[in-house]
Amino acid sequence: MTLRLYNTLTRSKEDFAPIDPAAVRLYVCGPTVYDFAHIGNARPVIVFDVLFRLLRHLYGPDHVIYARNVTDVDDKINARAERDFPNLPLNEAIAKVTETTERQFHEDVSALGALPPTAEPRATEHIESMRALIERLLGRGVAYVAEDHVLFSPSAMDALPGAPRYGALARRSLDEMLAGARVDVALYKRDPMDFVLWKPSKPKEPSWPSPAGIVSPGRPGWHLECSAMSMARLLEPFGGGLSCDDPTRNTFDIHGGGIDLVFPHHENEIAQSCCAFGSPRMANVWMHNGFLQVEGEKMAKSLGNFVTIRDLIDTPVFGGRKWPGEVLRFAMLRTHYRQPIDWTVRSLEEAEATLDRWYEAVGDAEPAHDVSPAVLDALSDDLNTPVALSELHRLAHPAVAGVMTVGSTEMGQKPAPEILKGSANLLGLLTQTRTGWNASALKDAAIDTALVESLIRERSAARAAKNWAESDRLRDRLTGLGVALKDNKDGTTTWEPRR
RNA sequence: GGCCUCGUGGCGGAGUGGCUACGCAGAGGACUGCAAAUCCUUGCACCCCGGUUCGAUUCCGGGCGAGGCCUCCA
Repeated sequence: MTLRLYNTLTRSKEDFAPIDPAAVRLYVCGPTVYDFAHIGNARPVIVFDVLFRLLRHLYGPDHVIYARNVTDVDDKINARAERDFPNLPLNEAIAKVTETTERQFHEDVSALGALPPTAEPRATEHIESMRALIERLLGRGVAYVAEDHVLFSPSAMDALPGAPRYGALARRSLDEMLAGARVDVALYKRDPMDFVLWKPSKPKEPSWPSPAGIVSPGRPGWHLECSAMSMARLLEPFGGGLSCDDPTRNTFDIHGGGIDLVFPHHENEIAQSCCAFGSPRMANVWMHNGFLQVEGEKMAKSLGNFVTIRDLIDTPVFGGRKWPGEVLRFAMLRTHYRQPIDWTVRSLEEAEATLDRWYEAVGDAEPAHDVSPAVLDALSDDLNTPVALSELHRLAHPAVAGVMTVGSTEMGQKPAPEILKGSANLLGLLTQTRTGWNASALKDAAIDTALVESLIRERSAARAAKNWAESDRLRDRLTGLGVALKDNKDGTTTWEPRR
């Protein structure tokens, strides 16, 4: 079975062939840690977590390297630190902001069921690499120093033999970009399209020794951080990097992020990395997730529909209630990752109802190692999660609940609940037991178990006496407590929290 | 203004040059003291106009509509 992925570079689905199947390398742009992550930020986290899980399944869990950076050097962080901690020295205030926000981010994405990446480089840990990259770019004549800034020159890049054309990813020419430019151009730029690799810091701001040619200390530009961190984590450990002249060692497999990052961020990453290494490609495959809207509108603080992951999980602000992280993940995967998604209460309700049914079907089964071939096929077709979910629906159906054949006959037969669970696990779903899933609903609803069970006993007695009025009254009372009853065929009554 | 995506049944959402997506909701039935849950059955679609084709929702062109980027926003 071949994995096919849509490559933004070629605007088409391609067969994926890793550079080294024993070390498949994936880089995804992570958060800038200055505030709670919003639900739009959760989309790439979940989408590329599914890709990570799929790659681990296909190539082996020890053969996939997934780096997701933490941007902890950024003007927005500085502004936040000054605002929130005006009485602290700026460096301490910044540390507070970045450490707190990073911890919150990890809590949030963990609640979404995302596996930890194999590497989470912080920008502050890789300043040396950034400075080294800048000096290489200066040496190649594609960057220049102006008023204590270092700027990258796309037009110089286009004159550099072997480098890709600037704009190839975004499919835009320099002329088109100039025609569309609406920004004021800083005076120190030679050309409007030039972008910052390094800039001077004001006295109290975080700063590091600048590249050769600049006396005052400074800090890196955002685009450069990703080039440096991908180099440090995905190239250097595998024989690539600045000391390596072999362009083929300076390409990794997959680079992901939100579609809004295509230009300028990813275009600039490519420019920096390819010019520094003399390689034709920074990454072989570029993957971009689509945008998210909330109830049909663009999410914006000004529209009052800005919703963070933390809001959804911990406070009753969206639809008037809290939502389990797994419901958020399910709702996210109902739409193909490249399509725009509309984030609605109704979608979350449907996701939760489906999970209820599926947990009912899997019970407390252990996941099988084998997964449904149809699920694997769907995911292997450019992460077609909607089709994978439809196959999970089929597996959850009682008609297939007995035993089923997995793939070829030699793989044998497995109980469907185990296959359902194992297959759903590939999407990061059904990762708890039914007991655990129901317990979380119980906790949210604060149900008094002892009271519920005593009421059920009373009702059973009333039913035995054919006192239907009393029986129905008790059922209504239990419903009011958030309990759903089931009168089973064998005469017993069981209950579950009513979500 | 430039560049780029997208437009499927009541809703969500895949996919395809001719053949059932799937889920939710709706309708009918089974089960039930009545329900709930569950199961069975079932109606409903491919923005508009041209073109290519034996045949287009699927390909091409135009129109209309929605969204994204061009502002270190996933």
